[in-house]
Amino acid sequence: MPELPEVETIRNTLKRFVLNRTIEVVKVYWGKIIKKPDDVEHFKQLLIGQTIHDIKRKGKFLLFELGDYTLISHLRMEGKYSVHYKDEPLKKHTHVIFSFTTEEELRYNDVRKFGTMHIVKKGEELLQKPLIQLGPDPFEKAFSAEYFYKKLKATNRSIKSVLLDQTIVAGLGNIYVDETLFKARIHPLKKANKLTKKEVQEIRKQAISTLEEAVAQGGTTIRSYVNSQGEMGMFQQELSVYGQENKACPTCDKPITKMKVGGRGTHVCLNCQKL
DNA sequence: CACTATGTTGGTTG
DNA sequence: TCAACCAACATAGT
Repeated sequence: MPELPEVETIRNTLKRFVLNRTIEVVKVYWGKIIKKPDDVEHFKQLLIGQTIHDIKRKGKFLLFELGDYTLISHLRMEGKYSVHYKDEPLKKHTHVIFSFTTEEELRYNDVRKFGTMHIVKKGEELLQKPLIQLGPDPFEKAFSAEYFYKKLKATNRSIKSVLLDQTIVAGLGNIYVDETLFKARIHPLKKANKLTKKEVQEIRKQAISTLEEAVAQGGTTIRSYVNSQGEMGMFQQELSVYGQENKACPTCDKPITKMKVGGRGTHVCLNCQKL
């Protein structure tokens, strides 16, 4: 489900309901979501008594900053957070509950159970899994034109697979890669090290502006994504190619083609994006 | 009913 | 080094 704009929207909508809440009870109904510590009881015990001081984001990861630890959460395809009164009935796929000292609790819901949670000591987030190999967030200074060009020069993989690689830049997924490459007029199978400096700069610029616009629209709802208040995103109205197979290209009116790149469904205007 | 696809990523294989 | 494939899991569409 969520890429950077959706995770950022979840962060923003969630913050006002969980900041300064203290965890009193933790329930885990699907233990495989908990990756660290490996013992689920230990996971619960570390969280009890901890207060949520802030929620940050890096790429597609949410970072719940607690007093002594950071809870690092990845939503993968279908993960969702929402806050409920404790007496509200659980939804079908609620797998983890963080119950506060107030009347409310934070619930993690995940139809496909792919999501992950790690607890790490505060200050050691970047030194270990799951963030250690993560590249810069596109909104960070570290994602500079020079950095990006250097990384692309160093590989002859297709540009689409490189943009999906979270160790290069963290936050783009299938929707925003297709949209970015369309706006930059680059074919997804183009080899990264064959791109000119100008083309690389254009890809970087379009990636950042597409993500910014999607954040402003509250993310993209194609199938099931909603923010932590159950609201849909609006960016799906702005999509040029993703999910637009056989529809007219907004630039040239030729039909959008769907193909397979790196095993992922890939949407492209073959007239505007030449190989 | 069978088969495919899905906003992710980690591991294996060749 | 990299592409291809599979795995995790549930659901919707053809």
